[in-house]
Amino acid sequence: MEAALRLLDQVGLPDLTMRRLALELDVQPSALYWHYANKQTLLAEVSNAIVAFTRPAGAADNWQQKVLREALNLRDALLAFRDGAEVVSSTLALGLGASDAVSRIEKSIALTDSKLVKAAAESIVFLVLGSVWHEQQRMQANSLGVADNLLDEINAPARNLEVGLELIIAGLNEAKVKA
Amino acid sequence: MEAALRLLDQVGLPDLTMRRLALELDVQPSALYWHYANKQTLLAEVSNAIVAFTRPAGAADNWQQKVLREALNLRDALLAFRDGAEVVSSTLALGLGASDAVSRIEKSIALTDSKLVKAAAESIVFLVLGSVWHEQQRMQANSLGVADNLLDEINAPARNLEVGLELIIAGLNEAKVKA
DNA sequence: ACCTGAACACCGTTCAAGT
DNA sequence: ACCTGAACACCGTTCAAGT
Repeated sequence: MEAALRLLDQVGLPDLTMRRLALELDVQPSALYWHYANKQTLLAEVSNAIVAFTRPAGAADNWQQKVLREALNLRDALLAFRDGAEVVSSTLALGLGASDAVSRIEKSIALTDSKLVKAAAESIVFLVLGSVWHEQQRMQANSLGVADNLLDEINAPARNLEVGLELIIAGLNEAKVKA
Repeated sequence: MEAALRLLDQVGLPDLTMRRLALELDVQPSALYWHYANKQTLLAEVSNAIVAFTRPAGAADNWQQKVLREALNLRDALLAFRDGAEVVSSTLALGLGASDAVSRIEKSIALTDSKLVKAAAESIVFLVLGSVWHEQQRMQANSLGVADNLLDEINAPARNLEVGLELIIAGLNEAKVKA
């Protein structure tokens, strides 16, 4: 798994193949199947490792600020590995892992309506994943010599994400007022 | 492209291969490369077709309601094709299409701050894509005989999505009050 | 303009057999 | 317990050549 995470960061998801990983480990491809049932299972563990890389959000003035920080720390963890967001998105969609990402956000929302909290946490994670996935693809495209667009748009994904997060948090805040 | 969309709905994304598509069209695989530069380009057009399937949201009492309806209509379009959300997610991430989804939502948000509107629309699309992707994988897993869980959880994705959307809309509403 | 034939350089996975 | 060897059943893509 550690070798897989390293290889992912070096060559990207499309080139992270079982055969190439075996080569890296000086082993036959078939040997990997003693340790993992299949590639998806391996990727699920890689995904969990990426999410676990999320740095803890220290103390905050209020839970609204803590939720925002927790989400941005998840963003940083995804950005720390090439194609991190795509790997975690797939794993989460398949229901094979990455659920720690949701539960961390969930815990930081200090409201009592547990269904609301769960839905909000899931929404926040989808938002972060979508934003970073988009951003990582764009980074790669630009590094491959595709003429980068207006300088104005370089930090756009980060700002857009923060706006989206703040909208959700503002919505939660109003729900709190109502209750 | 029409054949590809049909095949996607029949066999799912993992089995939508160029070779299988060629078989369906009674043609050699290489023939497809006269019409499309590569598989991604073809998938981008499939993705656009799925998004174009979104039914128009008629008149509404207010823009808040219209935004909600537009998002749920996008949801329905994605659900209308097997693995629809995954296909559109990838295409959008790669920046190869599906941008109509964002601009439709954008137009339905009747606020003047264009940066805010854009960020909100993008957030809503990420939310819908993440939710439906998750839901479609779960549908497939269940249909493959994986013991389906508590009946309570069957409609959970749909409700969670609506909650998330309402939080964003509530946030937008407050932004409007401030302005 | 559109397609075939043939090839290139790969994939994930299984499974008997080895140590 | 862990790995090799060999195979199975595939992939996406290119490109000369055909009509």
